[in-house]
Amino acid sequence: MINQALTIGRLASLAGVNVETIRYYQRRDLLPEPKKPLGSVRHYRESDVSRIHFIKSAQRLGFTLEEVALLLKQEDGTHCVEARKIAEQKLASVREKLADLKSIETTLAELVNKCDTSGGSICCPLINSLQHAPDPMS
Amino acid sequence: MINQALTIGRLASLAGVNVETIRYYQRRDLLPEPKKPLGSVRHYRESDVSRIHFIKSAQRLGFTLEEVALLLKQEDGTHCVEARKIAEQKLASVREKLADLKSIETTLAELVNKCDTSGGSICCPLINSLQHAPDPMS
DNA sequence: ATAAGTTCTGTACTATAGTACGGAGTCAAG
DNA sequence: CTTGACTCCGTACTATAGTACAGAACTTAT
Repeated sequence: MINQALTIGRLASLAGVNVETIRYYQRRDLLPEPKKPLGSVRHYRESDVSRIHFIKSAQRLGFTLEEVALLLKQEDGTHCVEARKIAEQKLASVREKLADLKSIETTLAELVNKCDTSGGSICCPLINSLQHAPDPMS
Repeated sequence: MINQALTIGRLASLAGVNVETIRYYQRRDLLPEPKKPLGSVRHYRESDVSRIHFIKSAQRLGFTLEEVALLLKQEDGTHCVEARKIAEQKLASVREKLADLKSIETTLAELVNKCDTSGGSICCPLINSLQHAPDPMS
């Protein structure tokens, strides 16, 4: 090739994922599979790197690949209202998760602190509290 | 039975999980399996309800059952230092998740807002931004 | 030009977290 | 004292998100 073409392997290492993961995303229609020039290998675009990054970010926040697919499907620009709906739903769920995490953070911080100030001698109550504390999530 | 004994089915509905899930947690040593009185059925304690709630809370925050098991294993009270270490690790990871979520929340809120004020006509840029935005997680 | 490294394709396997099911035993209500 | 619901136990199946691998084709470095 003329100049370092973006093959699947290069795309994978640029995006920080496994080659097999890219193929998997293609099977799941999360990533377009470029046409294969007969008797050659596929070439990818820079934007595929961004897309993989986007997928990975969304996943880290607990969104499933199916949800990511929904969002990405709006890409053609003909479903603005739906795209906004999905974004709003995601915002709401992100805010829920934030609230949950904050309450857990408080609980954990308190317990670790209690443990610290007692020199470790009341660590067992730590575990106890975790088990008997009202569920901050339900 | 004398008075509404806590059988596995009742425990399940009290805790809001499937009976099979309880058996599964027992197999994974997340929940003790009470001895079975010969020729009868197992009886559970109130505290098992709390424990299931605890497991479910932890899971909702992205902790795996293996991590939950680690924490619960300290219950005997003889591993205070380890319990504290685990709690501190969890606190750190909770704080990371919090930061990630906050940055995503900002991004999403901005995008939805942009979309709102333009009456939906620039929703496609919403999707575009999501795809080309720097990954807030990496 | 030949060997080593990639890509391609399809299929199979893995881990996590359950869920479902069959058949036998047990309980509780009429 | 029987009938229907629940429990027990083991095994098998499901979904999600990949990973691994075999064998052939293609590319690249020497």
